[in-house]
Amino acid sequence: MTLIREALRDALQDALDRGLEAGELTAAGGAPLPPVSIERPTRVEHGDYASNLAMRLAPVMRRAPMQIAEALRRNLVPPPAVSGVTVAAPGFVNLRLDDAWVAEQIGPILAAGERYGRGSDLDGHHVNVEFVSANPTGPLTLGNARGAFAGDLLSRVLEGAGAAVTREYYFNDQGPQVRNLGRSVLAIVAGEPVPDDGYHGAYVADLAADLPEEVLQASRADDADPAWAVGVWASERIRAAIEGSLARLRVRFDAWTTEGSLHRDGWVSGALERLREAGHLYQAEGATWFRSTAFGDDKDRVVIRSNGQPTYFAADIGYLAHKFNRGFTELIYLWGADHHGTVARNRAAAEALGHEPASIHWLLIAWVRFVRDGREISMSKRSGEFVTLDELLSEIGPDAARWFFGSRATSTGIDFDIELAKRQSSENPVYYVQYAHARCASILRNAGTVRPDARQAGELLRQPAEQALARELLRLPEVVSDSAQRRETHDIPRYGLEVSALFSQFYRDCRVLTDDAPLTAARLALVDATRLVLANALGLLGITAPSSM
RNA sequence: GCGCCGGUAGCUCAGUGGAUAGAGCGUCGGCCUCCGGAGCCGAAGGUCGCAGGUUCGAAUCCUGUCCGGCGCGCCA
Repeated sequence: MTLIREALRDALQDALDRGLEAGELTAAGGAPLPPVSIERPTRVEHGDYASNLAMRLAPVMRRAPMQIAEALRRNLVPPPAVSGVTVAAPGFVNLRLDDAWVAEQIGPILAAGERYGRGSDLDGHHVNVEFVSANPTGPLTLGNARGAFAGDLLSRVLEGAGAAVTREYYFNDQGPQVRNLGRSVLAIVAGEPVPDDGYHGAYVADLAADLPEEVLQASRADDADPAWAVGVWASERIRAAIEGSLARLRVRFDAWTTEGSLHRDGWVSGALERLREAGHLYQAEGATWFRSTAFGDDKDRVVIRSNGQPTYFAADIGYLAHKFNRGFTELIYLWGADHHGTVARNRAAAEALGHEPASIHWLLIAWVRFVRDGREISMSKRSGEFVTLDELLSEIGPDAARWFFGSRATSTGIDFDIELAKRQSSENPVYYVQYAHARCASILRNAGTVRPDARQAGELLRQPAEQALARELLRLPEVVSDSAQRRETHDIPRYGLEVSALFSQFYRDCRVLTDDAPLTAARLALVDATRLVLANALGLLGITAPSSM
């Protein structure tokens, strides 16, 4: 199924071309023409789609928008799906879909099945989406929740638009954090207090209790670095626990990459060598610097410290090379908003390495302020006061949590009151959508041997509620396409609510199971298509679509 | 000081230069003899932080300003 919206756009473009060719429309001085845009009117009486093309053309053509709109309408050859083309002040061209055509789309929707809503905008794209990437020095906290959901939802939507997606988790296994973790565990083993700058959560004591004797021995045998072996063991244990927590969120990763591997496998040194050969590195004050200011950064950045050790940023550069070498056509990073200051240097490095800037996106996930009873909760792992993701899930469940985070744009800071979320979890709008799905399933069950049949839908489904619902079902592919393009997924919950509301109205106004066999079969087809659209929309959010609840 | 992100209904948030700015939750008032009442119908509720500007048209773009968050390391 091609998107009707695109067909209408093409038809309007043709109308414009035809008007120009006939001399009915002329651009003053050959000025460039604006692109044809199609939008959805806010009011139903304005039709199903509208274009502001005439108003955009008015300054270029130096004519009244209404005259241009009339000329467009005269030259428009509307597709069969369109039943009405009207012009409205101050110059809109409004398009109305044909009722029979709308209802006739139920058949193709059902035929597409699980594929309905999926698009081809990103066919052939291989996207790497890196998210969470929390260091394994403690359990995932509420602070990690938003990024985890946002990355997974974005991945699902990109896949819905045709892309192949690799979900990637990057973590640091090199730095002092691992050693610090080891020291904290060792302190508890020795019955001593954990150092002030160590890790204080209850999980550290659990690790100490589980520490195998051989790890402890190996650690004691290493006089130079006694905390290292314990730290490595502990961080691996935590990493496995993180994977388990993510699985409970229904977030799975395809690749886990460590900073250490980037160094060991030569990606960091190789990328730096490429920058050096291209003349982007220089020595100063004993260190090696990358001239990132040549690519728009505020200041140049050190890549090799004066002590010979590469910086964290150097690993970022190696990682860029590593990812592109793996054949990805696009990289997406989901970073906490507190990392926005590092975007410019990474973009500079990508450009210096010769990569197309448009092939990389950094999405900054805005802060979540977690509140309990009006008091903000600290999310610092070292304080030990944080709430873990597992605790959140045990209170409100993955469906409600996914809905909450999936309903908000990633750039918007949000307040999350845990007590409020628990109280509201039973009234979470996600259940409204799931309920509508379950009701559809129930009706289909009650139909017994009567099967959905969309073949006469065009003639039989002409009630306002039937038409409104069927029209909304047609929008799913547009919602998926727009979400993928914007790299924001919060339109999907909104769409799910709208479909559910229209279904409830249909359910109120139109009895499905009646003695009228053809009408029953046609309405069952509409119910089945609604169930399918809700299931597919919920699937894009990673939320279950129950047949009963 | 400079930079980034926010400020829209009581609360939490949508709103891609277009037509009378929306949703969920909350509040108030109605609706259960019928396919699932986790529902339906209605109502109240807005100086879109503020001030200028661009535009036929601004919540949206530009400038300034106020408030909140974050960032400005040879840390990660």
